Amino acid sequence: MKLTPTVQRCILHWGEMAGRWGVSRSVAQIHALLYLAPQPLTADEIAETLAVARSNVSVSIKELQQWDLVSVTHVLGDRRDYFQARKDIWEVIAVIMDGRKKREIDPTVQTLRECVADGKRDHETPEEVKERIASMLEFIEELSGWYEQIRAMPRPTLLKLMRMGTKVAKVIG
Amino acid sequence: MKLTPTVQRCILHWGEMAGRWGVSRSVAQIHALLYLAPQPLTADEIAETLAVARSNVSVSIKELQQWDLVSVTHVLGDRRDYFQARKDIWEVIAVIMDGRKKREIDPTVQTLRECVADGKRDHETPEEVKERIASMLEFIEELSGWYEQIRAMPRPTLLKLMRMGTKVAKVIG
DNA sequence: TTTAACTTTCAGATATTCCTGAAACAACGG
DNA sequence: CCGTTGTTTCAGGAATATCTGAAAGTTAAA
Repeated sequence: MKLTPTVQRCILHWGEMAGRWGVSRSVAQIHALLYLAPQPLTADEIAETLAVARSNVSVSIKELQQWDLVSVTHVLGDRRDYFQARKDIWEVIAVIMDGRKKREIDPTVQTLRECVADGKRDHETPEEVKERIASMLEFIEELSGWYEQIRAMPRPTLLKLMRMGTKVAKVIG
Repeated sequence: MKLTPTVQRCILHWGEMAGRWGVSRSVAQIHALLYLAPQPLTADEIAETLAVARSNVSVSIKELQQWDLVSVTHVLGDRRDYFQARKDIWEVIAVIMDGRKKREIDPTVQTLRECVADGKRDHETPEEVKERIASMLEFIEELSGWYEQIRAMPRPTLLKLMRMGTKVAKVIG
């Protein structure tokens, strides 16, 4: 499949940002391609278009499916898998953010809880330090809880909240 | 400096999460150490405590200073630099989030704007695809703008907002 | 059961990132 | 102005992460 320069640029940029977003370049490029593609693509088309190994496509797509960002469809009389990406950008971002929270925040909360628990039995560590760990845990938990509540809000409500911006301050004042 | 097991565990965990957070292991460990340490430490103490090369400490501390997470103090009659970390966890997290937004979001917004601009001149790319790029840009800009407004809110207001959780829905209904 | 089309696995090659240690550099006291 | 103490730079080595391609696995039609 031939890419237009504009699309190519998007895909390349996605690939460059991949590292910072915690996924490999291939995964990001494939996701960008499927997200932009007007119709579902086969693994072979993807490999050819992006010039990456066929096996790389398999592995990457598997990861994208685990993220629940890509799904499979089929064409009558064709055994090949046709892959398509979630098109609703709101959902895409939400899925990515959930994933990052799960991988980056939750394990830390877990560890900090254990550290705080350890602290009860530990008489070497200065109180001041234990308190610092505890307050860090508390704050992260609070942020984390807020995120979950925001996520649980219906989309129109959240949109309204976002559009209000700092004006909410007046309302909740 | 000898670390208590609880503190050691925190520091090791920080180091493990480092990769996912976009910094090197050393930077994360040094930050954790300075954050928890009751008093400022010299570069030599840090190197010895964490068993990393002295030069590594220099480079890492420089990075932490650029992030504005670590500062220098001095002791009368001692030429050495004593390093200390920001202790206010709220600020620490805010600084980190700002940095990540700057490195992970802003360049993408920039590129997407250019892609959308390119699209005007580009008659190869299907309209559907151009629209998808545009709506992605729009949504990311909206999220990004919201983040900035939230950041601009005074801390007590933000705290109140967080504690309200989904209850804001009723107020802004 | 065989064949052909498709997909996945995985060991090794490649690329990237990170860390070390030696050497250069800077600043101060004597 | 020299020696001491402290800091930084950077080339090369070590550790990770990523990608490839050949081989094995799967499935469905004949």
